[in-house]
Amino acid sequence: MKHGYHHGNLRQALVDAALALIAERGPTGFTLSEAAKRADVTPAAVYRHFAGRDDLIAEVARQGYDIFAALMEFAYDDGKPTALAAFEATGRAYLAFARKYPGHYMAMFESGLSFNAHPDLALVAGKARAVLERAAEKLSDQMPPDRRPPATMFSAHVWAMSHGVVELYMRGAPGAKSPFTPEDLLEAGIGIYLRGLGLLPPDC
Amino acid sequence: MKHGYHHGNLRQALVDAALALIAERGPTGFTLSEAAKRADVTPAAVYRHFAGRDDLIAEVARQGYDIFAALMEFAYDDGKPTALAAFEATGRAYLAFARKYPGHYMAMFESGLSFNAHPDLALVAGKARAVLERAAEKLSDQMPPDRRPPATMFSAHVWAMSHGVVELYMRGAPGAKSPFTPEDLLEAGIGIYLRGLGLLPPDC
DNA sequence: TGTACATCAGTGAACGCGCGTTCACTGATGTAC
DNA sequence: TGTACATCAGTGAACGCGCGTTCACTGATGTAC
Repeated sequence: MKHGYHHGNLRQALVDAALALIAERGPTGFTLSEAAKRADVTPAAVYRHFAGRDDLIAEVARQGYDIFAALMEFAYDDGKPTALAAFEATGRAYLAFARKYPGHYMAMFESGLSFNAHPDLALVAGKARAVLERAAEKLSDQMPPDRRPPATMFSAHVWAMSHGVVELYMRGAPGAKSPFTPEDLLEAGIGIYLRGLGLLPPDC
Repeated sequence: MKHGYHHGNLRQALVDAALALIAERGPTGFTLSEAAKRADVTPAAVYRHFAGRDDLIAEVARQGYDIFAALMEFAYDDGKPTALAAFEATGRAYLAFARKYPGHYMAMFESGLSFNAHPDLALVAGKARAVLERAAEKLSDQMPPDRRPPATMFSAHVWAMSHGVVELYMRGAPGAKSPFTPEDLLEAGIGIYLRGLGLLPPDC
């Protein structure tokens, strides 16, 4: 296992260490030095693989967006079996991602790193967003064209509610304790919302 | 203006400096030393008024919850003119608060400070939450009792969507650019949601 | 297979910095007489 | 009104710490002959 002097795959080991640290302490509590320590390596060694602290966080976020986009794509499954069911599946997938990959999630949405400074990040993030908007678009086709809201808008609504549920109810968050699991909360919320769009029967 | 050796109201001046700093750099980018510098005072002077860094942030959050609760109370206006209109007003007030008091908002929801360590904070936060839940409860009375969701649940839905809109669309946030203002986005989202609950006519 | 050598991943010491916190102090303020 | 004194808000120097980053180096690895 020990490769001795050379590590073998230090780059990914550093990313993994960063992930664990970010999940534990948040993106700003993360330090390059401690990530290095966890990978059994001198802080200076990090600079063989990354331009610096920010670059390491950015790589974590980049990998996060990759996983996120893939997960969403998989959950959406090209709109099968129905546009509606597929849309709801992306909602569940969002929460599942936040739960399973907290380090990635925080690096992506809570690290405050600039998309201007990391154009590659903007690219892969856009790809992820595109999946959600495609799902919304397809669902939007089922509504009477005269009164349906723009697909980007209700994609934004669902994303906002999902993110809000993660931040307020999935973390041990301030003052927003709730007797419901985040999963139930989001599922019910999206259900009510879709009913409001006339995509679900008014009873059920 | 200059009181010379004695400051006059250093305690609040420190809170104000902290507010500005937190709004600029986030709660974790905030430092006690710089807050002191902005109040034209030695870092050591802070300890005459606060137990330390955390205590200062907690005070900022506490004042935030006070303002927040008052604003919500005012917007709700005891359910006038109608339970529905009052409920929608609290949604708008939420966003207005986040926009007008970004430092408070971040200290409250993004600083990650523990409610166990600051029981007084939990108290005042609970008071704020209670306003929203009361509004939801009153609205809930208008629904057929057999199929209405618990009031705490749809209060949570609206809170989650509001928070999500703030985090994703009101800050310069990652990958979630949108052609709509946060205000329009939230207003439309809550509207659709309430329609889903049968509280608004299906057209309009 | 064995030797010489280039590559380059990781070392270890050092740097300057700003942080939160402590401490003995000082001097402005306000009160008692 | 004037003087003596207690209070206590703020000073300034110092602390130990961990941070991100740099640098000359070393020694393991892999290739050429």
